[in-house]
Parts: sequence; C-alpha cells; structure tokens
Amino acid sequence: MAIRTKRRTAGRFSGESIIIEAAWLYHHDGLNQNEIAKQLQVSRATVVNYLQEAKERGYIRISLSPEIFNNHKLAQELRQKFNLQAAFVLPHGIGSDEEALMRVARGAAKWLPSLLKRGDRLGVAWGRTIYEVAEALEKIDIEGVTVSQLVGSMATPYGFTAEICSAHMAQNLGAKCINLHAPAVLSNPDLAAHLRNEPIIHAQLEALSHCNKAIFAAGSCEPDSHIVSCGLASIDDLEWYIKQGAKGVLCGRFIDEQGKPIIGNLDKRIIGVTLDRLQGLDIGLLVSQGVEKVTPMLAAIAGGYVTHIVTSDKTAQLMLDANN
Amino acid sequence: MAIRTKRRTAGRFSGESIIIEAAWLYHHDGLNQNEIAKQLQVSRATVVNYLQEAKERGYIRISLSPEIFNNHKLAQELRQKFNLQAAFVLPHGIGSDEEALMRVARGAAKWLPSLLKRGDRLGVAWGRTIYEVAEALEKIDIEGVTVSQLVGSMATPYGFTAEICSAHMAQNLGAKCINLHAPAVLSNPDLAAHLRNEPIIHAQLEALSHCNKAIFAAGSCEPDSHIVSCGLASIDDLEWYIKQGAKGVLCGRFIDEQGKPIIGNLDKRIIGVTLDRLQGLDIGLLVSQGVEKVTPMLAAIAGGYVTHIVTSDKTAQLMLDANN
DNA sequence: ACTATATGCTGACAATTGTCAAAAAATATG
DNA sequence: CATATTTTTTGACAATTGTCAGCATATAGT
Repeated sequence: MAIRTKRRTAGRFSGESIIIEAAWLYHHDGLNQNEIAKQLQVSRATVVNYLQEAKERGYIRISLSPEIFNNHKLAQELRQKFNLQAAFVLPHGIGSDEEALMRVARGAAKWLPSLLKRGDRLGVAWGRTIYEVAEALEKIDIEGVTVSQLVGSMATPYGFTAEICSAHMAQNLGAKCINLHAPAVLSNPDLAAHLRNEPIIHAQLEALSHCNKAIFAAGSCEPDSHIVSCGLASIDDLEWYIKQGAKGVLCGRFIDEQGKPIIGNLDKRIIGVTLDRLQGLDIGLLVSQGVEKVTPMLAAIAGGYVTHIVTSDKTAQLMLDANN
Repeated sequence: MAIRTKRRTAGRFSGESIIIEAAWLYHHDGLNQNEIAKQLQVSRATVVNYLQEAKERGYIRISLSPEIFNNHKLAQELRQKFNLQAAFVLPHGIGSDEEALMRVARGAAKWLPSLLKRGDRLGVAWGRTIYEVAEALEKIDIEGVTVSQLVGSMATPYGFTAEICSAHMAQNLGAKCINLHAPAVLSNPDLAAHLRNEPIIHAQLEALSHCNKAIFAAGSCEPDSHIVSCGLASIDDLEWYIKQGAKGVLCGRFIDEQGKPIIGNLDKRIIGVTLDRLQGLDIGLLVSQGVEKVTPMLAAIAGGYVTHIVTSDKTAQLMLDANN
C-alpha cells in the first residue's frame, strides 16, 4: 500500500514545505495567488489556505515600525483609559528633557491648526511649554479665530509672558487676539476684586469665559515648580496648597487629585479664568511632558478639563502605569 | 488666503500623520479599507494610497521568519548561481558536524520520494552520507522503480557497503535492486578488464549506464578522506591524483576543478560507473555537507553531474561565497 | 490677482483575495 | 477489505483591494 505524505511537497524547487514555498513566492517574490497556484500545481484556493497557514504558524510577521507605531499605540491607550477624544504621543528620544519638551511642543504646534476651524475662540494659558508651542506654530490663517489670554501677565526671568504666548499664537494663527491687560496676581484681594470690575478687564474676562477651545499645560507642585520660580506663588502659598491636597496647577489655579480647584488665599488675588470655565469645552488641549508632570496631568484629566493631549511616550507610559 | 496642510491630518484620533493612522487601523486593528475610509472621512481609494505610502515609507515591515526562510533563500541562491533545478538547504544547527550530516541525510530522504516517479532507474553511489539517506527513507512504494548500485562493493570498517546502500534504498522505495556483484577496486587492471567483460557484470554495468536519475555524495581529497580510509585508494594514489589537480571524488572517480575525470592508475582497476554516464541525467542529486566538501561539491557541479542538491545552510553559504 | 503646475482626492471599474460547501484523498476502524 | 472518519483540495461565488483618468485644491510664478 502506497504511503505518501498527506500534504503535497513542493518538490519542484525547494524540497521544503510547500507552505513555505508559497509564502516565499507571495511575500518575497511578489507573485499573486494565481501565478503561485500555477507554479505549485494546485488550485488558487489551496494557495490561500497555504498562505493562511503560513500566517498562523508565524512564518510571516507583519510588524509595524515600532518607533512609529508604539507611540500611536500609546496614544490609543491614553485615549481609552482617560476617555479622551484624541492623543498625540511623541518620542521622548535619547536627548535631554529639554529636547523632549521641544519635540512635544512642536508636535502640538503641528497638530493645533487641524483642531481649529473658523469662528473658534481659543483660550491660551501661559508657561514655557505653551510659549514653545506658539513659537513652533507655522504661520497659517484660519478665518475668524479669536485667541484669548487665559491668565494675567507676569514678569518672568525667562523673557516670555502670558501676553507673548497668546500674541504669538494669535499672530501665527492669523487670529484676533484678546489680551488680559492686568497682572496675573495682585498683592491684595480687594484690589483684585476692584480690578475685575473695571469695565475693560471685565469685558476681557467675559470674552475669555466664552472660549470653546483651550490650550494649556499642567504645572507641578514641587518646590522647584514653575509657579513659584516665576513669582506667582510664594513657597508658603505652595506649602499651604499642598497641605490642602494640591496635586497640580492649571492656569494658575491649584487642583487636587480629582482636579477640583482648591480655593485659597492666592485665588482671590489672581486675575484670570476660573477653572469651571475650562470644563466641557469642545477641545481642552493639554500639552505637557516629564516625570514631574504625570500627577498634575492625571489631576487635570480627572477634573474634566482635557479632551486632547500631547505628550511624550515616556510620560504617556507613566500615566498609563499609574494605578487609578 | 487660507494656508492649510496639504494632506488632511487625522486630527480626529491621533494627531499623527493620517497615513500612520490608516496603517494602524488596517494592520493592527484589522479594519478593512471601507471601514477606515468611513472613519477617516476620505474615499476608500485614498485609503489605498495611504496604505501604499505607509509601505513605501517603511512603516510596515513584513518580515519572513528568518529561521524558516533563510534556508529557503539560500536554496534559491544556490539554484540560481549554479543553475540547478532545485536545492534543499537544511539548518546546520548548533550540534556537531555529525548531527548536521544526519539532518541533511534525513532531508534528502524526505525529499527523494517526491523526485521519483514510476519507471525511474535510480543509480545509487556509496558512502556514509548515502547510507544514512537510505536508512532515513520512510518505506514507500513507487511502482516500477529500479535501483542500481553505481560502484562495486568494498569491505569497510563501518559495516556498510555499497550493496547495503543500494539494497536498503531499494527496499524502502519498494524498488527492484540491481547490485554490482564485484569489488569496487581490483589489484590489477587486466583482471578488472576481464571482469568487466564477464557476462553477468557486463549486464549489470550496462544496466546502470541507463539510469535516468542518480543520488551521490561528493568526497574530499584531503589525507583523511574517506576514499583512503575505506581502502579504495592508497595514500600514494591520492597524492598522485592531487598532483594532477584532483579536487574531489565522485563515485570513486577523481575529478578536477572543472569536474573532469582525472584518469590514472586507479581508474583502470575500478569496477563502477564512468562519470560520463552521470552527465545529463534527469536528476543528479548531490547530498553532501561540511566545510571540506565545498570544493568537491563545486567541482561536481562544474562537471555537470548535478541538477539537485541537498546540503546545510553553513555549507550552502560557503558555496555561495566561493568566488567563482 | 490671475494663471500654470503640482499634488492629493475621488468614483467607477478591474483584479485580486477570501469563503464555504462539497469532492477527493488519506488514514483509521470494524 | 469494505466502510467510517479525518484531512486536504477544489470550484464557484462574495468581498476586498488596486488602478487610473479626471477633478479639486494648493503652491508657485508672473
């Protein structure tokens, strides 16, 4: 009785499994299934079976270029875990945190225009990151966009102010710019209250409270935090807020783990948007990067201020690893 | 005038190039082009374009499992470089040369049946490798196959002889076996000549000269070569042939670099096939493996005796690297 | 501002690939 | 040695994917 191999062997060219031969001809030599069927003397349907088996056996690996797609994967995971509309994860790269920040800022700048459409009113916060986004923006022109400065101005040792952030952004977006002609923080609550009632300031605050989109960064509550080094808060202020459970800073306001604003002495002296105005926007774009920003970012997300996010892969991974 | 990015940006989910998003959805999430088109708000034709660009840009890598396909690739290269009908390259593996020889022999045994069809007359040479092939053959039954012993018998220290090689092979193939009832080498040319004219031997030699397929190994010309250790040739014989340019041994005959037989004292005393009979066969299956076999194998191929080859990846690579 | 050129997008059609039930072949079983 | 069971192959059809000419939009040049 003739005993033969069940499955046909290729024989013709390679002696190896006909499955490997089919996979080779298809993926390496680029033949189509008909040509392969003819060459291997089987039906085309059989070639389909062989190719599927080659896939199942793992002979063929379709890998998505990791450095490109890993970040995309992280973005999807961020999107899912935090219920965001969209996320953009950039490679941290091998360089310093400084370089990563620049890359994230450039990424946000590249993305921002496609998130805006005519008639939008964009609120712009202030900080190093936002400044770099504004600088990195290529000059484009979307009709009828208005940019609003979300917090008052501040003299900084860095040479950039809230005014410059929003002005540059408006300039590069070809947008109208509404600045907030007031200091970010005053020494005295009463003065702040009076200033808020000044007609010009009142109008500006009114305008920014009608923004439908906003771009901001998360600030950390660590002692070397920006909010202290720029002079907005004193070390004592910071310690007080931390004692109250502050986990981050958003537009000059301290927030707790759930993203709820912590109202304290400082808040009464600040001229700027209140956080309730930043909830439920069409787009709340959080641009931040770095280990120390993870907790603040999570808090901001928990508070419902964020619909879109731009960050680095490293930061994204830390956010995903955080067990909450 | 509104200046926008030329290509639509995905915006919706990832901010990254829409091309990456399309590639991701297609290859990772397994969506089809219609679903992707709907999701990205473009036509399906555009999705096709995106996917093609992703391929061109190298975002998607389809790699063929190297451990599987490398040998297939080597086989193809052998086939091409040496103008062979087919090649079968087996992994040398991490073990000893002994193990590799066994693997190659088993590979040849697995392949051989698919190379035979009814009515074939298969010439079988002799040697360690061929013996292992005969042993490894699974018992099958191809009608009307005849196996011929290509060279006379020889007492060997290994306990296998040309007779056993061909007999086992015939047995496992369910084939008729024509043995050569004579010693492989005689001490005296005249005696050999007389023996060749003996009717029974003459008939057997006549039979084997009508083989249409043959299986053989290549022997090396090194001092520890099998042809010496088995007693077919003396060291003096070997040295004489090497001086004449011998590069290998095929069926007991010395060949030069071009595969041409070198006729010497020994040839007149041998009972066995002459090499001219091994040229132009339907199939000449060379089964050999090992560094020291590279030169003999190349010589055998140059002589036109080989249409099919079974070897190890290591050996195949050396053959391909040889600059001729 | 207007036209020229390039680039990207689309719809309609062509080609390729996937599915599935049934036939054929191989193997197991009574 | 006939029959049952499993595996492999196949043909016909369905779904998916690829192509290409023409259209729309963007950029460049004057």
